[in-house]
Amino acid sequence: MDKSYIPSYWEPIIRKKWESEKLGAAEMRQDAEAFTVILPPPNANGNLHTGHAMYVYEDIMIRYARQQGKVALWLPGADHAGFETQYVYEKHLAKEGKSRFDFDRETLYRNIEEFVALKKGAINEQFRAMGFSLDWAKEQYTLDPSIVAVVHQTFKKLYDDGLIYRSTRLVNYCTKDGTSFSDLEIEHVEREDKLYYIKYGPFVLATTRPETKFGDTGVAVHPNDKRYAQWVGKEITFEGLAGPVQLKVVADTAVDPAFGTGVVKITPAHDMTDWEIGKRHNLPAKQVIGFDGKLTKLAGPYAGMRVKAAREKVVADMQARGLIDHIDDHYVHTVNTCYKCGNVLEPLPLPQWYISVKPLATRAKKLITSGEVQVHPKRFKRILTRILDDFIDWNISRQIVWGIRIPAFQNINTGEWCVELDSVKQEKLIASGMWKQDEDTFDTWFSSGQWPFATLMSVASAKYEVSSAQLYAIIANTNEAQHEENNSALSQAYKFFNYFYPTTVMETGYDIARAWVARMLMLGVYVTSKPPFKHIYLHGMVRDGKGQKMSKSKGNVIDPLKLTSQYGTDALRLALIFGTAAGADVNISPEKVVGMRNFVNKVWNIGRFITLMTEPMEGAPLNQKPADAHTLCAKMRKELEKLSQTYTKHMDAFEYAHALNALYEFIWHRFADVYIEKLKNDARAGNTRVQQALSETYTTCITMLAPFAPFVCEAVTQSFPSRKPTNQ
RNA sequence: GAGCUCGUAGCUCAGUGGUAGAGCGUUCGGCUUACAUCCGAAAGGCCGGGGGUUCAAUCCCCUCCGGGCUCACCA
Repeated sequence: MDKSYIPSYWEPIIRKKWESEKLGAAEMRQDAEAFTVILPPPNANGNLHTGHAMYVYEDIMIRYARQQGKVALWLPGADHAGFETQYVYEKHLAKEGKSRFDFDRETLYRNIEEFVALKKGAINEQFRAMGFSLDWAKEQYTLDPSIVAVVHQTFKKLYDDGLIYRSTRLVNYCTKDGTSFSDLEIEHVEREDKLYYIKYGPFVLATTRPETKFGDTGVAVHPNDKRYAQWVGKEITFEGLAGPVQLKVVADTAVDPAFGTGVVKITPAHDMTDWEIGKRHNLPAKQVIGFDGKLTKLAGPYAGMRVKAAREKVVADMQARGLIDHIDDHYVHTVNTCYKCGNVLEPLPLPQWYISVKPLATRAKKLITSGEVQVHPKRFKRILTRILDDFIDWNISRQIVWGIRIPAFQNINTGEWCVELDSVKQEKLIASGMWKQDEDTFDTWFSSGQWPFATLMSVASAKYEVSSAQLYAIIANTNEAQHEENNSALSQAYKFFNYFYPTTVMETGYDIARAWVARMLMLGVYVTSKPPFKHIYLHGMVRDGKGQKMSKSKGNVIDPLKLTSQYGTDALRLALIFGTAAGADVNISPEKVVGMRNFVNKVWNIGRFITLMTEPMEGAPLNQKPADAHTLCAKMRKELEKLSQTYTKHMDAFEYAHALNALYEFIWHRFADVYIEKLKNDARAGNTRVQQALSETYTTCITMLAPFAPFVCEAVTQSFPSRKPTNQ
């Protein structure tokens, strides 16, 4: 045995061993309880970053469950990450001087598919390097046909239940990326703009967007505002930049009389509030900004200009005519921007598919409040219930090609919609020339929101060779009695599904509690009538050694693989857990990893001593009285027993940092520093009772440490042929 | 504007209603046949300010100051 633990030597050997013995493979066993964790699927096009390393929590859970004799399934997968990936691909296209408009839909899709295929799987290698004991044979991908089938079924079910509706309303649309977003994907950015006080017929009113005036169909004031009471209900007419303007004056409580002059121009087609006000007062919506970000024909002389240029021109022209009262140059407000490209999002009227979230959210919330789904750490319980309370209807349409196309068809003549999943019937619809499939794809979160049950349905249907759609039908209309006695492949698959579902723990970062966890709860309980998971464990964000967010521009990004190649995977794994509070952000610095590397080495060297102590030694040192040694051994065993209880208590309560802390303290500062030091001479001198006590204590420690630092524990085990493996 | 969260040793952070802890760093002494990626010892904190509850508060409550995060349709 080497004097120090050499990760670069051991890790490849151990990884190979785990792979050949299929460590992660989980098969249904009726005599054992299942412990299921679904890996949050990384972007198929992505690379491992330090955030992914936090999934080490899941590996710890899984390895611990495995030690307890449970059937521990950790199911890997990848997400096609619709918009994210198409965005990256378009940037790649731009480098070649091309754009998405150079291709038809099918070609573009195929190209992106190939683009992703090049990278897909890279991250799996990196997960393996982290020692993650996933069940690789069961890996799923959001675009696998069996998953797509499930996603389609859910859309249909929602549609049939009246929970999907199509509605034209203002969506936040990125004219650069050419798609709308859900409310959760919007980035609110505070910035300073100009607030223009413009003369508008008899009024002066404040606006940040004079260029939208061509879409104005009304003017609003507060109902109690005496200054303008005489105007309410009347029509005003005046000469505008693009011809005569006729506007209705309405009274609406949405107007803040204290803001500006207390008068607001109403542009229903380009402002969320105005859209609502317009609906209340029957004001028509006139779209003056197109989906290309340019003004439409309705803008008269300004048609074809981009928003920003149009604004400048309009202001200049108004100034020339004396229509600008004054300008506030330092008006601070928030604008909605595209979270990806930073472009200001344009509220535009567009028909989209929406999910009526309320009934789903209400059910999901009950899971949390009733405690049927446990949230760790506790403070996230309130956060999740609030999230579910505040959910608004979810726009699931995206105007991109990279994703699951929405299986909805529209009659060209009547405008009527239908949802059809059967491919033969779909073809018939198309062939009739009367129906056209919606061009849009689903929001990525619509598919990943179904991940826990979709993956397990897919795995079960593949294993028993039934269609996932068939299995879906049974699960979605649960009728357990009917399938219990039956031995058909379908009911086998159904049993398999129910063995692993509901999954045990959903472990992920708190940053996606809203976008992902809440939606999984909603869709999971809606489809399966069961919660998708029994526990939610949310971990914090990984930051650099000073607590700063890692970013390329700051140059403080820490590549986890660099750390592992330098200090060993175990060291990184431990560094992510050690001395952290559950759910709190973790600062990772090379210094911390070094400290853990040293601990790993200590563990190795204790092992070395345990092997060497039985070898005869020349000039054996004096030993103490056997009785004293045995008293010490008894004391050590007692302490170990106490540690074992503490450890178990913490592990079962998801308090991994506490469990590790107790282990660290005992292994290093009690076992090594006190007991081995005091007993080493006796062991060396051949006291077999002492040797046995030390050896047993060590084995127990290694077993407890194995979920956290599996590599060194395995290495040490292999270097002791007599000791039982610890990673089963 | 609202919510959440943090403020503890030089740095990064754990922690508990009852005399303060870890890792790294620092100082001193040790190349002791498991380990110098080590061992032994030490220095270093009115646990952000103020008030309250309590026999007792770093921990509970209020308030202020200072960070961070998230949410929010004020034109």
